[in-house]
Amino acid sequence: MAHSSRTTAAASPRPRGRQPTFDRDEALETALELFWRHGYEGVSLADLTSAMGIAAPSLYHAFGSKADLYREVLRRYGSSGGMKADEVGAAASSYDAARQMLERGIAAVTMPGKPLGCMVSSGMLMASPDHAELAAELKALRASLRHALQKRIQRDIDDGVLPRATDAAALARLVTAAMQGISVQALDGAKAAELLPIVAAVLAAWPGRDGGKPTSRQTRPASARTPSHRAAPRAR
Amino acid sequence: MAHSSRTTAAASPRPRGRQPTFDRDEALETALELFWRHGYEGVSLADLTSAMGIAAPSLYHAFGSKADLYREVLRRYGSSGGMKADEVGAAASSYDAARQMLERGIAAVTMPGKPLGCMVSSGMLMASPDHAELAAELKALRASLRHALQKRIQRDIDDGVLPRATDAAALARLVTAAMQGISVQALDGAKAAELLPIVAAVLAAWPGRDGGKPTSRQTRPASARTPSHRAAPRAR
DNA sequence: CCTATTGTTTATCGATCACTAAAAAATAAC
DNA sequence: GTTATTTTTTAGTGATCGATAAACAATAGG
Repeated sequence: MAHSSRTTAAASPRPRGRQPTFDRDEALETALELFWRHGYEGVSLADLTSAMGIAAPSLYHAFGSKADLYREVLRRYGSSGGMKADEVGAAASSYDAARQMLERGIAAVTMPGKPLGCMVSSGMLMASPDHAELAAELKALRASLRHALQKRIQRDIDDGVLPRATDAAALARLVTAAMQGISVQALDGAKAAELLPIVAAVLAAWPGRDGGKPTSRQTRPASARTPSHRAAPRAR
Repeated sequence: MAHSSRTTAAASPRPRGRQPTFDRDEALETALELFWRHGYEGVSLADLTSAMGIAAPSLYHAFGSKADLYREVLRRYGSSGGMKADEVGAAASSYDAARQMLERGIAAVTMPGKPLGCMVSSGMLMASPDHAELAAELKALRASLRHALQKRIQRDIDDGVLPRATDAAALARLVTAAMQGISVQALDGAKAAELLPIVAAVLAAWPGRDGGKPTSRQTRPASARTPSHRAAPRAR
């Protein structure tokens, strides 16, 4: 870690030496766009420096290494529309957490003008052993999101919102797997409107309506009661 | 295409020149293992030749190029447990096609002794522009599987097995997205038993029971009626 | 001014990338 | 044995990989 951190706010009095000629945030945004679109192994340092308009030593001085740059890009990407772990925990219900994760996820992986897919859901799934450490960090990121949802579900179970027999781990896997599949479909060109029915189908599997105790507090959109791919029931 | 093809069967009378010192099938199997585990960009030619125990010119003589080798590996991978497009079309029902795709898919992405995940579902999702052509071929492979399922669903709709209002495209997307998410989860270490509940949840979304006309011909396992993550209904 | 500090430019580094030309080795046909 | 054919071995190709040493430029503090 050789470069100085500028994380402290409150109007720095001005650095000592020469002024940087490039905007660090813009450079990060450029790196984000490249890594997002082509993956870690699909982007070379020459790609990065030429897109940023800087030379290699400047990049290394500012970011440390390609892997460190990717890590910083990942943190920046965290605030790109997708749901974060703490937001999952703060959701009004596990159902809402799942719905938001999927709906906001679809919006995030199909944003016009941005690369398709999700950096986390589809990032570094297969990689050279040389980058195993970075791949493990992404894997941990995916696991943390899944665990956050699982914990939120478990809380609903403990609170009696969901049936005691609910399998929190399985339910969390269902939702995160759906999100990951949605990312792949987006990468393959699916539009948001084509992906939304997936949300309805997944949410329709949510327990609590049949065997659960209370159901009053929950807010279920009509789309979850009657998934768009399913015909309206004639009788029940 | 400089190398001779040995595709014709029926006991070749013996080739003319020097005998190959390595088994072509074994070499392909080795390449499969490497590409499957690390992806196209994660495997170098040095990795391949050293694992195969041959020199680079032998590899190029036998397979043409790295990309061509990958293509041949992909064809070989096709018969690795996962469901193929023609099998989807030949299924007894679209429901069975979906169930088989997911169940056999889970088995395929969690095979002991084999690399985790699915080469097609999780392969080349992000890649360098240099490999865009190969990535497009994989994308087309994913699309063909999805279209095969969509066509099978549409046939059930036309035959009156599924309700007229069924959205075949959305339903096919649901299943293939689930499969792709399952592949990611497997790559992240999920066991088959942890993934099976996803199948039940997806199949539970299958139309035909409520609004569809006939339901007698369909075979629904108990797991689809009561997904394992959902509590058994007390009343209905 | 001088010194210290910071970021730049220039010119690489050795390693690895996918790939190949050329010669040698091994076999079959004759 | 000679020739033709095929595959191997040897020894590389130029390009690109991620990363850096060293010198230069630009700023602030004294």
